[in-house]
Amino acid sequence: MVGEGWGLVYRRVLEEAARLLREAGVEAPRVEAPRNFRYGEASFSVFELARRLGRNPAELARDIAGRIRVGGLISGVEAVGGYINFRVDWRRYASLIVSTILSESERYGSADLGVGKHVLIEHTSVNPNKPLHVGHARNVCLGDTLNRLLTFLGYRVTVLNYIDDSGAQMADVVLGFTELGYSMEPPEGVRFDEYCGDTVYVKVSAMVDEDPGLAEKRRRIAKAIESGEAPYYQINKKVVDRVLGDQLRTCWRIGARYDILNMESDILRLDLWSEVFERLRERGAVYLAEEGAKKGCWLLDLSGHPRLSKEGDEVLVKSDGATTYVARDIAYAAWKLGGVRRDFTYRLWGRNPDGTEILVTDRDGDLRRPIGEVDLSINVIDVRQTRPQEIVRYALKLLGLPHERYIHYGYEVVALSVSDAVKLGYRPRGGEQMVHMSGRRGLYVKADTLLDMLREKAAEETRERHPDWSQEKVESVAEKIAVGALRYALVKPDPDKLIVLDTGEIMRLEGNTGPYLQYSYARACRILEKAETSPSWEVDGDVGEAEKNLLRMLASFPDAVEEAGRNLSPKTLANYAYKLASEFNNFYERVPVLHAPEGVREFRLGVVESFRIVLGNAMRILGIPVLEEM
RNA sequence: GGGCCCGUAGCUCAGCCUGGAUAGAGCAUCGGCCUUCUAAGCCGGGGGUCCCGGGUUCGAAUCCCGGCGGGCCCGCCA
Repeated sequence: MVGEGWGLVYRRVLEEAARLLREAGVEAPRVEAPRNFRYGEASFSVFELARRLGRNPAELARDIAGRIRVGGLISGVEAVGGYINFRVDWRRYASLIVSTILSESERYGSADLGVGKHVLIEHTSVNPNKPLHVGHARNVCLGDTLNRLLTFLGYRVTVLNYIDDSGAQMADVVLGFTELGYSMEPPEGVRFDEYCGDTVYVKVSAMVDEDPGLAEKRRRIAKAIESGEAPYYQINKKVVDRVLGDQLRTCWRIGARYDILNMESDILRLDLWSEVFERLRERGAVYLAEEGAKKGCWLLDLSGHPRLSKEGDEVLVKSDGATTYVARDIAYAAWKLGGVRRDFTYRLWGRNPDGTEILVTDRDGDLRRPIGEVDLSINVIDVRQTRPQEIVRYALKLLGLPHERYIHYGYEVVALSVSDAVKLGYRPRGGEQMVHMSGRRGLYVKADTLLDMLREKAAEETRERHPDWSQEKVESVAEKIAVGALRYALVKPDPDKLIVLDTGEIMRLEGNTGPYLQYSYARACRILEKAETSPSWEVDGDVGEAEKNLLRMLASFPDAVEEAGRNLSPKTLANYAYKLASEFNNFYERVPVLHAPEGVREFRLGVVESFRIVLGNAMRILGIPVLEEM
């Protein structure tokens, strides 16, 4: 559990109320925050107890409340219906909240939940033949937010990005470059990943679909790439390197960072599979089909699985001896959990914007980086991979590995609104509510395109508000607003819910959006900047309702972070941040700070500074850039 | 046919894990607030069979079962 002294001011109120109840004879009382704070700061429901005792709830509540002697932070107790409600001494409570936040500052809300634990997070994992679209951006934002969240909670996090540098989708573009006359140089001003994905991949895919001869050529090229045959292998390598470099520029723009790039070709070359396969055979988890449609294949026995068994056993080794995708994924997953003896060698690929190293697997590399014991391995992959991921997890169980640590973090895809799809050349059939993105068909909105649109919109607004700002300042602020808007929009919805992207709708910069958080932060900064005295936690006079509402939110931040961490739920934190900012804006409208009388002013500055700290901490976890003015 | 997910205000969603006191936001709409710290803001009005039907419970949007509607997945592809 969370340790002592980490800003658990709020929980102290609940604990004190619980102690008072125990002293009044209630065993193990469950004290909670009331839904509505007009009932006080802590509340105990007696219904269950009343039933056990066969007593009238309202009467029992009055009885217990009558036996309670208040003290400490608790200043009042009251029975209302079947509830016992506790009020706090607001002057002490408010002072405690502000002093805690001011002293813990950027660590406020953190906890030792993850100290000594190691987590792998794999995200992004986009085929290196195209630029990132908005669906990929959802993956990046979720993965990177989990990284930031778990890091804040004390976990050691290693971020992986799996690069499928072989396979048919690579063969498509290599075919374009080698046989169909596409130049390796994009037109002036076009990024290589965009050229590769928007032009070469889409056009070649269409041609291959029409021409069986080309399909055959592509198959040969795919084989050539895998076996290292010139010139296909070299050309492919070059394409992968350049596209990957461009893709990571987009990821960095969004605010993500990586530790290790795992190349599919290196996973194959290291042959993790043979080691895992042997172990599966020893354990009787696989068998060779002697007859039927899958004769000659090695199958994973799924008969022991309650759901997967209904769909038949899974092919791991094809009759021609080649492994399937699921087989390779099982081997890779086993590596993540430390279940294989072999390990990769790496070389330095480059550095993240924060200066940390990014390693890439390389059979000729001289770096070793054993992953060691991991407590959790999180794979951010869209929901269409649910079944294969379940199979991988089950295979880990059959291998005797701690499969419960292997988490498929599934999320729904981002689809296009019909009107956006039409703009991209889609012909509507009529009646559909949305259109799925497709790289092959060129039906997608690039992450960078959307960010550029958002930046343009934000720049327009910013110029209007600040005619005196330089072009550079406007651009820099607009870019941060764009990133904030995108990250918030992709992380706030429940991962189980499909996002229908509408470029008209997502351009909104007001209401429940990322820029709302940024704006609230900037407002607080302006007050603090103009203040001529220092913030204080000494309360002078009464604490008003608007202040109480804000202070409550500030006090509950550690709980919000803990809940988000426990449930791997970034959206919990996004919702918290919105409510917090909302309470601040309400406070801002009705509580004067700089114009408040001396003494009162200093405490209110303390509240504003606390807000700035807490919202800043929340925004950093969400990867939403903070702005001191906008 | 089987499996997974979703269904809450006109639209987009939060709340569901861990049942509790009048079901909350944003957008849209109508009305109000800039001579006081940034109006990308704030306040107020209207708007709800929480998909339907059972069950559990003192109490169900929340838990269980069964329907209905929508999305996805079920290849010797990756």
